[in-house]
Amino acid sequence: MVVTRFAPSPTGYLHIGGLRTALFSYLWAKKNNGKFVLRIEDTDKARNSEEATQAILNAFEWLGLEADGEITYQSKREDIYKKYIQQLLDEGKAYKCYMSKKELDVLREEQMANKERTKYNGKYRDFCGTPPEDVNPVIRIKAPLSGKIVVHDGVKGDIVFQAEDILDDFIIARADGSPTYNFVVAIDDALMGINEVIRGDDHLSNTPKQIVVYEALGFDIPKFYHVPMIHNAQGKKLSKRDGATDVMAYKEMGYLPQALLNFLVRLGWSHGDQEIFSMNEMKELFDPKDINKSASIYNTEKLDWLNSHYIKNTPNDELVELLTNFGLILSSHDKKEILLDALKERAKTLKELAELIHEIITAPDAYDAKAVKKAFKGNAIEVLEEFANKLDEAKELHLPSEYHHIMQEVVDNMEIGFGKIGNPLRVALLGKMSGPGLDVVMSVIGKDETILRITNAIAADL
RNA sequence: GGCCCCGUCGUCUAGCGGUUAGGAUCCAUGGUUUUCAUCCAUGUUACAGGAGUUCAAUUCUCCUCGGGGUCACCA
Repeated sequence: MVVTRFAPSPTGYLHIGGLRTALFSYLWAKKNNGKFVLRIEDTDKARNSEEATQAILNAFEWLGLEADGEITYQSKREDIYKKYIQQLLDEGKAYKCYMSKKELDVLREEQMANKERTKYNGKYRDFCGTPPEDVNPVIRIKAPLSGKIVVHDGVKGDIVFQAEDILDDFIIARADGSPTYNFVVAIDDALMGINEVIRGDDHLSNTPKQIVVYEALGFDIPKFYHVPMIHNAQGKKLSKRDGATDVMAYKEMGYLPQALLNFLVRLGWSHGDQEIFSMNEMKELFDPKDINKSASIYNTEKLDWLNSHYIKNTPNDELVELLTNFGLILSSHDKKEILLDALKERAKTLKELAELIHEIITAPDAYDAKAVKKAFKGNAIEVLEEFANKLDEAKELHLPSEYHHIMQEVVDNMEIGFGKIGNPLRVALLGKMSGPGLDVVMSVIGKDETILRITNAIAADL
Protein backbone atom coordinates (compact mmCIF):
# COMPACT_ATOMS: atom_id res chain seq x y z
CA MET A 1 0.00 0.00 0.00
CA VAL A 2 1.21 3.45 -0.85
CA VAL A 3 1.59 5.67 2.18
CA THR A 4 2.49 9.31 1.62
CA ARG A 5 2.77 12.17 4.03
CA PHE A 6 2.83 15.87 4.46
CA ALA A 7 5.19 17.00 7.17
CA PRO A 8 5.14 20.74 7.73
CA SER A 9 6.84 22.56 10.55
CA PRO A 10 4.27 24.81 12.19
CA THR A 11 6.02 28.13 11.98
CA GLY A 12 3.30 30.05 10.20
CA TYR A 13 0.46 29.72 7.77
CA LEU A 14 0.31 27.09 5.06
CA HIS A 15 1.71 28.51 1.89
CA ILE A 16 1.19 27.77 -1.77
CA GLY A 17 4.33 25.70 -2.16
CA GLY A 18 3.56 23.51 0.81
CA LEU A 19 0.03 23.10 -0.33
CA ARG A 20 1.16 21.85 -3.70
CA THR A 21 3.38 19.13 -2.27
CA ALA A 22 0.58 18.23 0.12
CA LEU A 23 -1.80 17.99 -2.82
CA PHE A 24 0.58 15.83 -4.81
CA SER A 25 1.06 13.52 -1.84
CA TYR A 26 -2.66 13.39 -1.19
CA LEU A 27 -3.51 12.62 -4.81
CA TRP A 28 -0.89 9.94 -5.17
CA ALA A 29 -2.15 8.19 -2.05
CA LYS A 30 -5.76 8.41 -3.21
CA LYS A 31 -4.91 7.20 -6.67
CA ASN A 32 -3.39 4.09 -5.14
CA ASN A 33 -6.07 3.60 -2.53
CA GLY A 34 -3.33 4.25 -0.05
CA LYS A 35 -2.96 6.55 2.90
CA PHE A 36 -2.02 10.16 3.22
CA VAL A 37 -0.84 11.08 6.69
CA LEU A 38 -0.05 14.35 8.35
CA ARG A 39 2.89 14.84 10.66
CA ILE A 40 3.60 18.08 12.42
CA GLU A 41 7.31 18.68 12.74
CA ASP A 42 7.34 20.72 15.87
CA THR A 43 10.70 19.96 17.38
CA ASP A 44 11.89 23.55 17.23
CA LYS A 45 10.20 24.79 20.36
CA ALA A 46 11.26 28.37 19.83
CA ARG A 47 9.63 28.84 16.45
CA ASN A 48 6.54 26.67 16.62
CA SER A 49 3.06 27.70 17.52
CA GLU A 50 -0.24 25.99 17.95
CA GLU A 51 -1.97 28.61 15.87
CA ALA A 52 0.23 27.62 12.99
CA THR A 53 -0.83 24.01 13.32
CA GLN A 54 -4.42 25.12 13.42
CA ALA A 55 -3.88 27.32 10.38
CA ILE A 56 -2.65 24.33 8.43
CA LEU A 57 -5.67 22.31 9.51
CA ASN A 58 -8.01 25.13 8.58
CA ALA A 59 -6.52 25.34 5.13
CA PHE A 60 -6.87 21.60 4.67
CA GLU A 61 -10.47 21.81 5.66
CA TRP A 62 -11.21 24.66 3.30
CA LEU A 63 -9.67 22.77 0.43
CA GLY A 64 -11.21 19.45 1.29
CA LEU A 65 -7.93 17.68 1.82
CA GLU A 66 -8.18 15.15 4.54
CA ALA A 67 -5.37 13.31 6.24
CA ASP A 68 -5.85 9.67 7.10
CA GLY A 69 -5.62 8.58 10.70
CA GLU A 70 -4.34 10.51 13.65
CA ILE A 71 -2.07 13.48 13.24
CA THR A 72 1.43 12.76 14.46
CA TYR A 73 3.30 15.36 16.48
CA GLN A 74 7.03 14.98 16.67
CA SER A 75 7.10 16.80 19.96
CA LYS A 76 5.30 13.83 21.51
CA ARG A 77 7.73 11.28 20.24
CA GLU A 78 10.90 12.23 22.10
CA ASP A 79 10.98 8.84 23.82
CA ILE A 80 11.04 7.04 20.54
CA TYR A 81 13.90 9.12 19.24
CA LYS A 82 15.82 8.67 22.49
CA LYS A 83 15.49 4.94 22.16
CA TYR A 84 17.01 4.94 18.69
CA ILE A 85 19.77 7.29 19.75
CA GLN A 86 20.67 4.89 22.52
CA GLN A 87 20.52 2.00 20.12
CA LEU A 88 23.01 3.62 17.78
CA LEU A 89 25.23 4.51 20.71
CA ASP A 90 25.14 0.93 21.94
CA GLU A 91 25.91 -0.41 18.52
CA GLY A 92 28.82 1.96 18.12
CA LYS A 93 27.14 3.64 15.15
CA ALA A 94 26.97 6.94 16.97
CA TYR A 95 29.07 8.62 19.57
CA LYS A 96 29.27 11.53 21.94
CA CYS A 97 31.13 14.55 20.73
CA TYR A 98 32.47 16.98 23.29
CA MET A 99 33.51 19.67 20.92
CA SER A 100 32.06 22.94 22.13
CA LYS A 101 30.20 25.32 19.86
CA LYS A 102 33.07 27.72 20.11
CA GLU A 103 35.58 25.09 19.15
CA LEU A 104 33.39 24.13 16.21
CA ASP A 105 33.19 27.72 15.08
CA VAL A 106 36.94 28.04 15.14
CA LEU A 107 37.27 24.86 13.11
CA ARG A 108 34.79 26.17 10.59
CA GLU A 109 36.56 29.47 10.24
CA GLU A 110 39.87 27.78 9.63
CA GLN A 111 38.33 25.64 6.97
CA MET A 112 36.78 28.61 5.32
CA ALA A 113 40.05 30.50 5.42
CA ASN A 114 41.68 27.56 3.70
CA LYS A 115 38.82 27.39 1.21
CA GLU A 116 38.04 23.89 2.32
CA ARG A 117 34.63 22.38 2.71
CA THR A 118 33.33 23.07 6.20
CA LYS A 119 32.75 19.86 8.04
CA TYR A 120 33.24 18.17 11.35
CA ASN A 121 36.75 16.82 11.69
CA GLY A 122 35.91 13.58 13.47
CA LYS A 123 37.76 14.53 16.63
CA TYR A 124 35.64 12.37 18.93
CA ARG A 125 34.78 9.65 16.44
CA ASP A 126 37.15 7.16 18.05
CA PHE A 127 37.80 8.98 21.27
CA CYS A 128 38.76 6.87 24.29
CA GLY A 129 40.30 9.43 26.63
CA THR A 130 38.73 11.41 29.41
CA PRO A 131 36.18 13.82 28.07
CA PRO A 132 36.17 17.45 29.13
CA GLU A 133 33.83 17.99 32.05
CA ASP A 134 32.44 21.39 31.19
CA VAL A 135 30.73 20.42 27.92
CA ASN A 136 27.48 18.65 27.41
CA PRO A 137 28.12 16.35 24.50
CA VAL A 138 26.12 16.18 21.30
CA ILE A 139 25.55 12.84 19.64
CA ARG A 140 26.97 12.35 16.17
CA ILE A 141 26.26 9.53 13.81
CA LYS A 142 29.10 7.74 12.09
CA ALA A 143 28.59 8.56 8.46
CA PRO A 144 30.49 6.84 5.68
CA LEU A 145 33.70 8.71 4.96
CA SER A 146 33.97 7.54 1.39
CA GLY A 147 32.01 5.82 -1.31
CA LYS A 148 28.87 7.05 -2.86
CA ILE A 149 25.28 7.50 -1.89
CA VAL A 150 22.69 7.18 -4.60
CA VAL A 151 19.28 8.73 -4.30
CA HIS A 152 16.81 7.02 -6.59
CA ASP A 153 14.52 9.88 -7.30
CA GLY A 154 11.23 9.40 -9.09
CA VAL A 155 11.35 12.84 -10.62
CA LYS A 156 15.02 13.48 -11.31
CA GLY A 157 16.37 9.99 -11.75
CA ASP A 158 19.37 8.56 -9.92
CA ILE A 159 21.46 11.19 -8.22
CA VAL A 160 24.91 10.22 -7.10
CA PHE A 161 26.62 11.92 -4.19
CA GLN A 162 30.20 11.29 -3.13
CA ALA A 163 30.32 10.81 0.62
CA GLU A 164 33.49 12.85 1.00
CA ASP A 165 31.86 15.77 -0.79
CA ILE A 166 28.82 16.12 1.36
CA LEU A 167 28.92 13.97 4.46
CA ASP A 168 30.42 14.27 7.87
CA ASP A 169 29.43 12.85 11.22
CA PHE A 170 26.40 15.05 11.56
CA ILE A 171 24.64 15.70 14.82
CA ILE A 172 21.59 13.58 15.61
CA ALA A 173 21.05 14.86 19.14
CA ARG A 174 21.83 18.28 20.50
CA ALA A 175 23.60 19.04 23.75
CA ASP A 176 20.21 19.22 25.45
CA GLY A 177 19.40 15.77 24.19
CA SER A 178 16.83 16.81 21.60
CA PRO A 179 17.08 15.05 18.26
CA THR A 180 17.70 16.88 15.01
CA TYR A 181 15.67 17.04 11.84
CA ASN A 182 17.45 14.63 9.53
CA PHE A 183 17.41 12.01 12.21
CA VAL A 184 13.76 12.23 13.21
CA VAL A 185 12.46 12.53 9.67
CA ALA A 186 14.00 9.24 8.74
CA ILE A 187 12.75 7.54 11.88
CA ASP A 188 9.24 8.89 11.60
CA ASP A 189 8.90 8.12 7.95
CA ALA A 190 10.08 4.60 8.58
CA LEU A 191 7.96 4.00 11.66
CA MET A 192 4.86 5.49 10.10
CA GLY A 193 5.24 3.18 7.16
CA ILE A 194 5.74 5.96 4.65
CA ASN A 195 7.07 4.43 1.51
CA GLU A 196 6.64 7.25 -1.00
CA VAL A 197 7.99 10.63 -0.01
CA ILE A 198 6.95 13.55 -2.16
CA ARG A 199 8.57 16.79 -1.08
CA GLY A 200 10.26 19.93 -2.36
CA ASP A 201 13.61 19.52 -4.03
CA ASP A 202 15.18 21.82 -1.48
CA HIS A 203 15.32 18.60 0.53
CA LEU A 204 17.33 16.80 -2.08
CA SER A 205 20.63 17.57 -0.43
CA ASN A 206 19.30 16.33 2.90
CA THR A 207 18.38 12.99 1.47
CA PRO A 208 21.83 11.38 1.64
CA LYS A 209 21.96 12.16 5.35
CA GLN A 210 18.59 10.60 5.87
CA ILE A 211 19.71 7.56 3.94
CA VAL A 212 22.63 7.27 6.35
CA VAL A 213 20.10 7.15 9.18
CA TYR A 214 17.87 4.64 7.43
CA GLU A 215 20.83 2.38 6.88
CA ALA A 216 22.22 2.73 10.37
CA LEU A 217 18.85 1.73 11.77
CA GLY A 218 18.18 -0.94 9.20
CA PHE A 219 15.02 0.64 7.86
CA ASP A 220 13.75 0.37 4.30
CA ILE A 221 14.45 3.45 2.24
CA PRO A 222 11.30 4.94 0.76
CA LYS A 223 10.78 6.02 -2.81
CA PHE A 224 11.60 9.70 -3.12
CA TYR A 225 10.07 12.27 -5.44
CA HIS A 226 11.67 15.67 -5.22
CA VAL A 227 9.42 18.21 -6.85
CA PRO A 228 10.94 21.39 -8.20
CA MET A 229 10.49 24.63 -6.37
CA ILE A 230 7.93 27.26 -7.14
CA HIS A 231 9.72 30.50 -7.77
CA ASN A 232 8.59 34.06 -7.31
CA ALA A 233 8.77 36.66 -10.06
CA GLN A 234 12.42 37.24 -9.15
CA GLY A 235 13.19 33.60 -9.82
CA LYS A 236 13.85 32.75 -6.20
CA LYS A 237 12.30 30.10 -4.03
CA LEU A 238 8.84 31.15 -2.95
CA SER A 239 8.80 32.09 0.71
CA LYS A 240 6.44 33.45 3.25
CA ARG A 241 7.89 36.86 2.61
CA ASP A 242 6.52 36.90 -0.90
CA GLY A 243 3.06 37.97 0.13
CA ALA A 244 -0.15 36.34 -1.01
CA THR A 245 1.33 32.95 -0.33
CA ASP A 246 -1.01 32.28 2.56
CA VAL A 247 -3.48 29.75 1.28
CA MET A 248 -6.31 31.18 3.32
CA ALA A 249 -5.75 34.60 1.79
CA TYR A 250 -7.10 33.10 -1.40
CA LYS A 251 -10.33 32.32 0.30
CA GLU A 252 -10.63 35.93 1.35
CA MET A 253 -9.81 37.11 -2.13
CA GLY A 254 -12.71 35.08 -3.45
CA TYR A 255 -11.03 32.07 -4.98
CA LEU A 256 -12.76 28.73 -5.05
CA PRO A 257 -10.95 25.74 -3.54
CA GLN A 258 -11.33 23.81 -6.75
CA ALA A 259 -9.75 26.62 -8.76
CA LEU A 260 -6.77 26.86 -6.46
CA LEU A 261 -6.28 23.11 -6.45
CA ASN A 262 -6.62 22.91 -10.22
CA PHE A 263 -4.13 25.74 -10.59
CA LEU A 264 -1.65 24.11 -8.28
CA VAL A 265 -1.89 20.65 -9.73
CA ARG A 266 -0.89 22.05 -13.11
CA LEU A 267 2.10 23.87 -11.70
CA GLY A 268 4.90 21.44 -12.34
CA TRP A 269 2.68 18.62 -13.40
CA SER A 270 0.68 17.92 -16.52
CA HIS A 271 -1.42 15.33 -18.19
CA GLY A 272 -1.07 16.01 -21.90
CA ASP A 273 -2.96 19.13 -22.86
CA GLN A 274 -5.61 18.91 -20.20
CA GLU A 275 -6.11 22.07 -18.18
CA ILE A 276 -9.30 21.48 -16.24
CA PHE A 277 -9.28 18.76 -13.62
CA SER A 278 -12.03 17.88 -11.23
CA MET A 279 -10.93 16.43 -7.92
CA ASN A 280 -11.92 13.01 -9.15
CA GLU A 281 -9.91 13.42 -12.31
CA MET A 282 -6.91 14.53 -10.31
CA LYS A 283 -7.16 11.48 -8.12
CA GLU A 284 -7.49 9.30 -11.15
CA LEU A 285 -4.81 10.84 -13.32
CA PHE A 286 -2.12 12.17 -11.02
CA ASP A 287 1.16 10.37 -11.28
CA PRO A 288 4.43 11.73 -9.94
CA LYS A 289 6.23 10.40 -12.99
CA ASP A 290 4.64 13.26 -14.90
CA ILE A 291 6.06 15.89 -12.59
CA ASN A 292 8.50 17.97 -14.57
CA LYS A 293 12.06 18.62 -13.54
CA SER A 294 12.30 22.36 -13.69
CA ALA A 295 11.12 25.04 -11.33
CA SER A 296 8.11 27.09 -12.25
CA ILE A 297 7.34 30.72 -11.66
CA TYR A 298 4.36 31.63 -9.60
CA ASN A 299 2.02 33.75 -11.66
CA THR A 300 -1.67 34.00 -10.93
CA GLU A 301 -2.97 34.83 -14.42
CA LYS A 302 -4.06 31.30 -14.95
CA LEU A 303 -5.53 31.06 -11.49
CA ASP A 304 -7.83 33.95 -12.37
CA TRP A 305 -8.91 32.22 -15.52
CA LEU A 306 -9.57 28.97 -13.69
CA ASN A 307 -11.43 30.74 -10.95
CA SER A 308 -13.76 32.46 -13.39
CA HIS A 309 -14.25 29.13 -15.09
CA TYR A 310 -15.28 27.48 -11.85
CA ILE A 311 -17.49 30.38 -10.82
CA LYS A 312 -19.37 30.07 -14.10
CA ASN A 313 -19.89 26.41 -13.39
CA THR A 314 -20.97 26.74 -9.80
CA PRO A 315 -24.72 26.28 -9.21
CA ASN A 316 -26.49 29.42 -8.07
CA ASP A 317 -27.56 28.08 -4.70
CA GLU A 318 -23.94 27.36 -3.88
CA LEU A 319 -22.96 30.83 -4.99
CA VAL A 320 -25.60 32.33 -2.71
CA GLU A 321 -24.03 30.44 0.15
CA LEU A 322 -20.49 31.42 -0.76
CA LEU A 323 -21.37 35.06 -1.24
CA THR A 324 -22.47 35.36 2.36
CA ASN A 325 -18.74 35.34 3.15
CA PHE A 326 -18.54 38.58 1.23
CA GLY A 327 -21.35 40.32 3.00
CA LEU A 328 -24.03 39.58 0.44
CA ILE A 329 -27.32 38.05 1.56
CA LEU A 330 -29.22 36.92 -1.49
CA SER A 331 -31.19 34.01 -0.13
CA SER A 332 -34.51 35.84 -0.07
CA HIS A 333 -34.07 37.82 -3.27
CA ASP A 334 -36.78 36.71 -5.69
CA LYS A 335 -34.66 37.40 -8.79
CA LYS A 336 -31.46 35.82 -7.57
CA GLU A 337 -31.39 33.23 -10.34
CA ILE A 338 -31.58 35.87 -13.05
CA LEU A 339 -29.04 37.99 -11.25
CA LEU A 340 -26.52 35.23 -10.74
CA ASP A 341 -26.95 33.76 -14.19
CA ALA A 342 -26.12 37.13 -15.66
CA LEU A 343 -23.29 38.08 -13.35
CA LYS A 344 -21.36 34.92 -12.70
CA GLU A 345 -20.10 35.12 -16.27
CA ARG A 346 -18.47 38.39 -15.47
CA ALA A 347 -16.52 37.84 -12.29
CA LYS A 348 -13.04 36.53 -11.76
CA THR A 349 -13.50 36.12 -8.02
CA LEU A 350 -16.34 35.78 -5.57
CA LYS A 351 -15.35 39.10 -4.12
CA GLU A 352 -15.69 40.69 -7.50
CA LEU A 353 -19.01 38.96 -8.02
CA ALA A 354 -20.27 40.38 -4.75
CA GLU A 355 -19.19 43.84 -5.83
CA LEU A 356 -20.85 43.52 -9.22
CA ILE A 357 -24.10 42.48 -7.61
CA HIS A 358 -23.88 45.26 -5.10
CA GLU A 359 -23.46 47.77 -7.90
CA ILE A 360 -26.75 46.67 -9.38
CA ILE A 361 -28.96 46.29 -6.38
CA THR A 362 -28.02 49.64 -4.96
CA ALA A 363 -28.75 52.88 -6.78
CA PRO A 364 -25.74 54.75 -8.17
CA ASP A 365 -24.46 57.44 -5.85
CA ALA A 366 -22.70 59.22 -8.68
CA TYR A 367 -22.76 59.36 -12.46
CA ASP A 368 -19.56 58.85 -14.35
CA ALA A 369 -18.82 62.12 -16.15
CA LYS A 370 -17.47 60.53 -19.31
CA ALA A 371 -20.43 58.22 -19.56
CA VAL A 372 -22.85 61.09 -19.07
CA LYS A 373 -21.19 63.11 -21.79
CA LYS A 374 -21.38 60.23 -24.21
CA ALA A 375 -24.90 59.09 -23.38
CA PHE A 376 -26.80 62.27 -22.75
CA LYS A 377 -26.79 63.74 -26.19
CA GLY A 378 -29.70 64.96 -28.27
CA ASN A 379 -33.08 63.87 -27.02
CA ALA A 380 -31.83 61.42 -24.41
CA ILE A 381 -33.99 62.94 -21.68
CA GLU A 382 -37.04 62.76 -23.86
CA VAL A 383 -36.36 59.09 -24.60
CA LEU A 384 -35.96 58.30 -20.95
CA GLU A 385 -39.17 60.08 -20.06
CA GLU A 386 -41.01 58.20 -22.74
CA PHE A 387 -39.60 54.92 -21.51
CA ALA A 388 -40.47 55.70 -17.89
CA ASN A 389 -44.02 56.49 -18.95
CA LYS A 390 -44.34 53.21 -20.78
CA LEU A 391 -43.08 51.38 -17.71
CA ASP A 392 -45.54 53.21 -15.57
CA GLU A 393 -48.40 52.18 -17.82
CA ALA A 394 -47.38 48.55 -17.80
CA LYS A 395 -48.96 46.36 -15.14
CA GLU A 396 -46.87 43.50 -13.90
CA LEU A 397 -43.29 43.21 -15.07
CA HIS A 398 -40.99 40.39 -14.10
CA LEU A 399 -38.84 38.83 -16.76
CA PRO A 400 -36.00 40.56 -18.59
CA SER A 401 -37.82 39.84 -21.84
CA GLU A 402 -40.77 41.91 -20.69
CA TYR A 403 -38.55 44.90 -20.09
CA HIS A 404 -36.80 44.31 -23.34
CA HIS A 405 -40.12 44.35 -25.09
CA ILE A 406 -40.91 47.80 -23.75
CA MET A 407 -37.52 49.12 -24.76
CA GLN A 408 -38.14 47.77 -28.22
CA GLU A 409 -41.49 49.54 -28.35
CA VAL A 410 -39.93 52.88 -27.49
CA VAL A 411 -37.20 52.39 -30.04
CA ASP A 412 -39.73 51.54 -32.73
CA ASN A 413 -42.14 54.36 -31.86
CA MET A 414 -39.48 57.03 -31.73
CA GLU A 415 -37.64 55.58 -34.71
CA ILE A 416 -34.29 55.60 -33.01
CA GLY A 417 -31.41 53.11 -32.66
CA PHE A 418 -31.13 50.93 -29.62
CA GLY A 419 -28.12 52.85 -28.43
CA LYS A 420 -30.19 56.00 -28.09
CA ILE A 421 -32.13 54.45 -25.28
CA GLY A 422 -29.55 51.97 -24.01
CA ASN A 423 -26.77 54.41 -23.25
CA PRO A 424 -28.70 57.00 -21.22
CA LEU A 425 -30.72 54.31 -19.51
CA ARG A 426 -27.55 52.52 -18.48
CA VAL A 427 -26.13 55.67 -16.98
CA ALA A 428 -29.40 56.36 -15.19
CA LEU A 429 -29.58 52.89 -13.70
CA LEU A 430 -25.93 52.12 -13.02
CA GLY A 431 -24.12 55.44 -13.21
CA LYS A 432 -21.68 54.18 -15.82
CA MET A 433 -21.40 52.77 -19.29
CA SER A 434 -20.65 49.14 -18.60
CA GLY A 435 -22.57 46.35 -17.01
CA PRO A 436 -24.89 43.49 -17.75
CA GLY A 437 -27.93 43.62 -20.01
CA LEU A 438 -30.31 46.39 -19.00
CA ASP A 439 -33.32 44.11 -19.23
CA VAL A 440 -31.67 41.92 -16.60
CA VAL A 441 -30.85 44.89 -14.40
CA MET A 442 -34.41 46.17 -14.54
CA SER A 443 -35.87 42.76 -13.93
CA VAL A 444 -33.71 42.40 -10.84
CA ILE A 445 -34.38 45.80 -9.30
CA GLY A 446 -38.03 45.88 -10.38
CA LYS A 447 -40.26 48.39 -12.08
CA ASP A 448 -40.58 50.93 -9.29
CA GLU A 449 -36.88 51.14 -8.61
CA THR A 450 -36.22 51.48 -12.34
CA ILE A 451 -38.58 54.40 -12.65
CA LEU A 452 -37.12 55.95 -9.55
CA ARG A 453 -33.58 55.75 -10.86
CA ILE A 454 -34.68 57.24 -14.18
CA THR A 455 -36.43 60.17 -12.57
CA ASN A 456 -33.48 60.73 -10.27
CA ALA A 457 -31.17 60.85 -13.23
CA ILE A 458 -33.42 63.29 -15.05
CA ALA A 459 -33.67 65.43 -11.93
CA ALA A 460 -29.90 65.42 -11.60
CA ASP A 461 -29.87 67.48 -14.77
CA LEU A 462 -27.16 65.53 -16.54
C1' G B 1 33.12 28.81 -3.15
C1' G B 2 32.05 22.99 -2.74
C1' C B 3 28.13 19.67 -3.93
C1' C B 4 23.44 18.93 -6.41
C1' C B 5 19.39 20.16 -9.72
C1' C B 6 17.43 22.68 -13.91
C1' G B 7 17.18 25.40 -19.03
C1' U B 8 10.78 24.79 -25.20
C1' C B 9 6.51 31.12 -26.54
C1' G B 10 6.15 36.70 -21.16
C1' U B 11 3.86 32.69 -17.90
C1' C B 12 2.05 27.25 -17.15
C1' U B 13 3.26 23.30 -20.27
C1' A B 14 3.09 18.95 -24.59
C1' G B 15 7.09 16.69 -27.02
C1' C B 16 10.30 11.14 -25.36
C1' G B 17 15.58 11.06 -33.29
C1' G B 18 12.18 12.60 -38.71
C1' U B 19 6.36 17.49 -36.21
C1' U B 20 4.28 23.35 -40.57
C1' A B 21 7.46 22.45 -32.58
C1' G B 22 1.10 21.42 -30.12
C1' G B 23 -2.27 23.25 -26.09
C1' A B 24 -3.52 26.85 -22.22
C1' U B 25 -3.02 31.71 -20.29
C1' C B 26 -1.71 36.65 -21.28
C1' C B 27 -1.68 40.29 -25.21
C1' A B 28 -3.61 42.09 -30.06
C1' U B 29 -7.37 42.05 -33.95
C1' G B 30 -12.18 40.71 -35.79
C1' G B 31 -17.23 38.77 -34.93
C1' U B 32 -21.49 38.53 -31.44
C1' U B 33 -23.71 42.39 -27.73
C1' U B 34 -27.63 48.74 -26.71
C1' U B 35 -22.36 49.04 -23.38
C1' C B 36 -18.78 46.22 -20.73
C1' A B 37 -17.78 41.26 -19.77
C1' U B 38 -18.65 36.36 -21.47
C1' C B 39 -18.47 33.52 -25.87
C1' C B 40 -16.43 32.40 -30.87
C1' A B 41 -12.61 33.11 -34.61
C1' U B 42 -7.79 34.75 -36.07
C1' G B 43 -2.92 36.38 -35.03
C1' U B 44 2.22 37.73 -32.69
C1' U B 45 5.84 35.13 -29.56
C1' A B 46 9.89 29.60 -27.85
C1' C B 47 13.68 24.80 -28.41
C1' A B 48 20.17 29.47 -24.11
C1' G B 49 24.98 28.87 -27.06
C1' G B 50 28.81 25.66 -29.12
C1' A B 51 30.91 21.06 -30.32
C1' G B 52 30.08 16.03 -31.22
C1' U B 53 27.00 11.03 -32.30
C1' U B 54 23.59 10.11 -36.45
C1' C B 55 21.22 9.79 -43.02
C1' A B 56 18.48 12.99 -39.43
C1' A B 57 18.70 16.39 -33.54
C1' U B 58 14.31 20.35 -29.39
C1' U B 59 14.99 15.15 -28.27
C1' C B 60 21.37 11.39 -27.02
C1' U B 61 26.71 12.88 -25.15
C1' C B 62 30.23 16.67 -23.73
C1' C B 63 31.58 21.75 -22.88
C1' U B 64 30.19 26.86 -22.11
C1' C B 65 26.69 30.22 -20.37
C1' G B 66 22.51 31.21 -17.43
C1' G B 67 19.13 30.22 -13.33
C1' G B 68 18.03 27.75 -8.79
C1' G B 69 18.75 24.77 -4.34
C1' U B 70 21.83 23.37 -0.34
C1' C B 71 25.97 23.49 2.74
C1' A B 72 23.56 24.82 11.29
C1' C B 73 23.47 21.94 18.09
C1' C B 74 16.51 25.34 11.79
C1' A B 75 13.08 22.38 9.77
